[in-house]
Amino acid sequence: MAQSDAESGRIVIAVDLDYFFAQCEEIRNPDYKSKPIVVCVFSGRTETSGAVSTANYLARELGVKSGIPIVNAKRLLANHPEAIFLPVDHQYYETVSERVMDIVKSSSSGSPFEQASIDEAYLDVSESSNGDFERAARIAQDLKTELKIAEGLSATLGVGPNKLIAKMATDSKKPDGFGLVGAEEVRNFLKDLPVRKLIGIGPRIEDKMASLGIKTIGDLADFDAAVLSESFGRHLGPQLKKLAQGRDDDPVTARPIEQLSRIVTLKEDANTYSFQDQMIPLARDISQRLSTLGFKCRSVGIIAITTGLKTKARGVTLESPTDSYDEISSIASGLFEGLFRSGNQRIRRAGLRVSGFDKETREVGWARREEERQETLSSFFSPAVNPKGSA
DNA sequence: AACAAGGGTTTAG
DNA sequence: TCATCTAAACCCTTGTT
Repeated sequence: MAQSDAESGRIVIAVDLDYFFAQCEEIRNPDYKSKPIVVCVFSGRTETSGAVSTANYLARELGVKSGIPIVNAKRLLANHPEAIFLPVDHQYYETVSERVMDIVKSSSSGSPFEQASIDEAYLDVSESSNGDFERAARIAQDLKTELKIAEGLSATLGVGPNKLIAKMATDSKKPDGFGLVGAEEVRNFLKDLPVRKLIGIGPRIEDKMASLGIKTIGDLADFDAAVLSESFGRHLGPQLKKLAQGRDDDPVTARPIEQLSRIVTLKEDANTYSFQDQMIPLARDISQRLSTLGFKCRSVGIIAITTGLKTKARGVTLESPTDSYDEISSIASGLFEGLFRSGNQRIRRAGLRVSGFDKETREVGWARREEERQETLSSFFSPAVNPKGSA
């Protein structure tokens, strides 16, 4: 890249609501604040089947964390009869999130804003802070206070020269914290952290890194680029090294939605498409979301998780984009039939996915780009350019 | 050569 | 043993232009 973070001098604020779903439950019922709260996704197979979505810090201190089986969480809290297990109420969290995001947006009006998830957002305050980290810190602190006053929610805010560092600054100060890492401090901030703390490195990559002798982010920042490309791919290898150096030019900007999906755990494992009825609400929901967004999709796919928890996917690209429930349903049913015909599959979870969105308003532009692409290609292969052809 | 499409993996929250 | 749901980025392979 032509410009480094230091040269471009950005200042980014990361906003991360603390234990969001569980905190939403606490503000709805303040009695919960003194108890371990576990927000669960019940799959409906048995009384306790499913996983923990989020837990408050009282529960976390007792070992309950995101992703663990609900049964295990119950075991961990067996000696805590005051513990509360609640089903996720996505609707409610969404309404709280909308109000929060409005506050975040207006906290530095005019600044580029990006909602990164239901409970995370970024602000690029380079302009509004006049390039001054002190002023940025004040904007962030004021916002933190306002979220507390207006919504009763605690959040952790981070200030940094880019999204990566701002985000990692919050990670180091959770919950109810504030972190600031200036451009000159980035190297020291990162260098001794375990490589697993770098955003984008999960357990798999951590293992591979360990086998290369990479333990800290500093190790990764100095590691041989060619070996990294070889081990992690031509895109990911260089990307990870760059992130380890604290360099991130990803802009703070609204992201277009690229795909929509819904998946459910089946009432019983299936080896035929006998669960059609369970796909109806999913197709209805997806079709409805498409039309709400004004989107039509060019790709329709199915996702299946086998009893061995392997993912299987099948999909097709359509001649003309659709948002129709009937069309999505019938394509999905054909894909499921094909999946079961292709081999003996025992499926635990099944779902639908759509992608390849063309907003109607963008269809003309897309068609024109498509034409241009074809012209470019045909000229590439034309006799004048093709050495063999011109011979 | 560049890109699209299909299917799988990894990560995150 | 038990293992949710949504979405993005990336990987690899194969086919098309």
